[in-house]
This record gives sequence, C-alpha cells and structure tokens, in this order.
Amino acid sequence: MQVRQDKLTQWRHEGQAYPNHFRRDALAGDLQARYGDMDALALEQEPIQARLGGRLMTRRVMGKASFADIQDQSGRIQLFVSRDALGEEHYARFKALDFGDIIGVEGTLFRTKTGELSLKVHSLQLLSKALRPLPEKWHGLSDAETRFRQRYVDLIVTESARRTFQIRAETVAALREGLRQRGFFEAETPMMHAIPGGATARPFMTHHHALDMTLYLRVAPELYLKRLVVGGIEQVFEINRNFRNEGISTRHNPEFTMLEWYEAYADYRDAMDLTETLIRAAAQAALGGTQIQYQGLEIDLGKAFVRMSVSESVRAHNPDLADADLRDPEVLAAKLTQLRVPCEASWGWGKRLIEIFEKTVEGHLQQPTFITEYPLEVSPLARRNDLDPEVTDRFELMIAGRELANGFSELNDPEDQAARFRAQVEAKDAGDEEAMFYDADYIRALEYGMPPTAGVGLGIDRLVMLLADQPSIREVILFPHLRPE
RNA sequence: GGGAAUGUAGCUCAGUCGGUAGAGCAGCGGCCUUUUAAGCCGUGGGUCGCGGGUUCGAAUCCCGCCGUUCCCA
Repeated sequence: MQVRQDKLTQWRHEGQAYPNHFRRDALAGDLQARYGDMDALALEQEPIQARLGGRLMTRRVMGKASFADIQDQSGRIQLFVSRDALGEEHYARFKALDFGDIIGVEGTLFRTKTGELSLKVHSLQLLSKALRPLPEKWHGLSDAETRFRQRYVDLIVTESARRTFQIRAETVAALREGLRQRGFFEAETPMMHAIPGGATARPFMTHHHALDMTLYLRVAPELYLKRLVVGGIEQVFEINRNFRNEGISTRHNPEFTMLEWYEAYADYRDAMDLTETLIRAAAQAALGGTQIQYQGLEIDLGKAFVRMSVSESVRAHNPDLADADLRDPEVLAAKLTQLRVPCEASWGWGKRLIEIFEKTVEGHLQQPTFITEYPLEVSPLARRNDLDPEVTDRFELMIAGRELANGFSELNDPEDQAARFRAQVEAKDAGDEEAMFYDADYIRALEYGMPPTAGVGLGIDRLVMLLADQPSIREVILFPHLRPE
C-alpha cells in the first residue's frame, strides 16, 4: 500500500491524479455480445473502435507487449497493450499500474491467436488509483465477514455475488411491473410509527427530540396500506423495509424487505392466484424459467401450487391425531409436550395447533404449498371464515420448508377488529412482547367503511434466497447487519 | 440465550510434541512482443483477534473478552 501511495504522489506531481474528462462509448459485455461471433478477418476489414473505462483485474506482461483484463459493470474484456502502439513512456506507465486501478482505454477490436476478442489499445490513462490491493485473483474473497463488511470488495471480485444482486433487482422489478400492469398504485407509507402495528413482532424504539416522544420503526406497513384502501386507493402496494427487534439468523435480518399489496373486491383465494402468478413471473424474469434448484432440491414453480388447510396438513404429518383432537387444548398440550415444545397455559387451541404445525409440518413443505384456514387466535387482522368462525380466510405460502408469503381476506368489520385489538392488548399486558397495540385511528378508518379486500405480504429477501439459490439471508442483502468492527 | 467451529502476511491457507513464524498469489528489482492462474531469476513483508495465566520458553496449553460462521431456542 505504501508503494501505491508513492505512485499516487508521483501522479499528483505529474498532473491531474483524478481526471474527470474521460468518456466511454462502449461496455465490455456489450462488445462481447455484439462482436463475439465476428471472425478475425472481418474485424480486420471493418475495424471497430471503442473507448472503455474499467478496473484493471489481471495483467500478463511479456516484455514489450502485454495482455490485461479490465472489468466494468457489464463484464470483462481483454486488452492488448504494446510498446509499439503506446510508445516507450506510456508503456512504462502501463507497467507501473496496479491491479484494481481504474483506467480509460481507447483501441480497436481484434482477435488474438487463440481467438479471444480483445482490444488493441492505442491510448490509455489512469483515472483513479487503487491504493488498497484487491484479494487474490484465483481464490477471491472467501472470508464471509469481510465479504459482508466490505461488500464493495466482494462485488469487485465475486462474480456470484454480482449475479445474486442482479437476480434481486430483476425479481423486484418483475413484481413491481406485474402489479403496475394490473392497475396497482405504488405507495410509500410511514417507516416511523407512533403505534406500531400490522404484525405480531417486537419493534425497535427510537425517540423524537423536538416532539419528545417515543416512535417505533415499523414492523409492517399493513395498517397504513389498508387506510389507503379506505381512502379509495383500491389496489395498492408497497415494496419497502420492515424492522423487527428479534434474533438474527440465516433467515432473519433486523431490517428486511417486504412487498405488501391490497386489492378491493377480492378474497384470499384471488390473492393466492395472484401470489402464484407474480412469483412465477419473477422467476421467469430473473432466471428465464420456473424450474429451479434450491440447495440441491428441485422446485417446480410452474405447476399449480398445492392448497391445503392447516388442519389437513397437521393430520397428514401426525397420524396419531384425530380431527376432533385438533380443537382439543388438552390433547394438543400433550402433543406439544411429546414434541418437547413448552406449552403456555394462556395459549388457546389455535396457538397450540400452529406450534405443532411449525414443528412437524412446515419444514417438510418443499414444493410450493398454500396452507389455509389459520386459527383466529393467531390471525388478529384476518376475516373470519363464514362456515367456521374459529378460523380465518387466510393462507401462508410455503416453499423449501419456509414461509414465503402470508395473505388473507381483510377484516373490515370495525367492531370485530376492535375486539381483536383488545385481545392483543391483554396478551401484551400479560407479557407478550410481540403482541399488538390498540390502534384507535385504524378502527376509526374502518368505521368509514373498507370495501371487501384481500391482502398479501411477500418476503422479498426470502424469495430472492430461493431464486438465487442462497442458503443465508446475508447473501441477498447488500449490507447485512453485523456488529461494529 | 445455549452449543459447535473459527480468527496466523494485502488475499487463500499450512504451522507436528511447547523450542528463532512458513507457502502460493499479490508487492518490489530484473528477463521476456499472442498471454489468459503466463513463465523464469532475485527479494522485502507479521500486534499469530485482544487481555491475563502456566512455563526457562506460548501461534501452540489454561482462563476471560471480542468478532465471525453454522446448528438449536
């Protein structure tokens, strides 16, 4: 690094060390795509000139001529640099460059003896000095901590990381486009809530100095988006961050990205249809197909997703339980004890059943499966089922053993909603950190009348993990949370 | 929160039984006009995560702390 520092000082003395006048007219990847098929003779007869900017990644100096690779956002291309073409002084300067330096080159495309499309460089200049050395070219950067802390280095040297974030960008774009095409309106609702709501989760707290009040980072945008439905924005969505003050793991980051959408005059079955369609379209856009591999597992997003109720799925994986047992708190408690899950006395049959579901079913649902009819107890914002008021018109989508989306027919009865909030407040008073607050303004909004509506929340990070075949959420978040160095 | 693994040169990694800290790549000085992990000759580079302890002597053994990774809650 000291040597590079000295070189920079030298450059400063010789003139402009960080010039800003260079303009490129081509990208490496575009040249490869456009002229990759042109043979040597054709390139000679019809010379293609190009100006490229990029980072010097490799160099092979063979005396008076050299090869080098530069990388830009589109990819790489090989340069052929010779003393004859540049002159003694400029060639010496080229040899004094370091890996990682950002240079501008101008030259003519040609094909080498081995047939590689390359740029014969006529002129070359240093645009920005790399004072720190890049990781080794062969092994790259493998230390996960450095990859996440110094993502900028990771992105320079790790092709697979660039690909993952490309998939992420394509996925988000496809979801946004799919909703916009269907007439949905994109909204941005508050990230800072006086009353956090919309999910059962522990919030982060912060303080507003001028107002001298506690504010919470949102755990979900749900209640604000539904206020917009009341306001007449009948198809609305938001793609943005949520914050949950809970454990960190390969599947949880304190801030994560969620897509939520709401559609009036639709129910949870319509919502399942759209969920399925959007995920399929996202896979198609990001990967070019719906047949995917996740950690060695073949997953088919092209086939119709299976739909089954919580009860059906629990029965299927627990043959020792009869239908009637699923509503019997005592039997469920015994089952939990058998599964070595501590069962709290305050839990009703619904909460107990869901614990059994999570322990015995969830992990087995590899292929896309909608699980429906969640107990009312664990669904404080979902509409009651008309035939069975103890369950709700709700679903969760499971793929590769994980929850990917959650949706339901929205509860638009303000009196029922007020009662559900009161039950949540009771749970909170009893010590449940994740229970919801009573949101009086939300009840007031519902009292103006919300049309029958369905809504869905889809975890973007988890979808990207699936599509990019990544085992950890940290691989799909550019700057995952780490403790300070 | 519990358990396991891990931290050594810029990067990727060795380091045996406790006895002067190593390799490859990168760097630096040379040679080399079609290479692609280019090659050949020469050469510099360390807070062994941090703090304590045991010992004549600690990268190595013990204790504590910090970071990271994975598993579990």
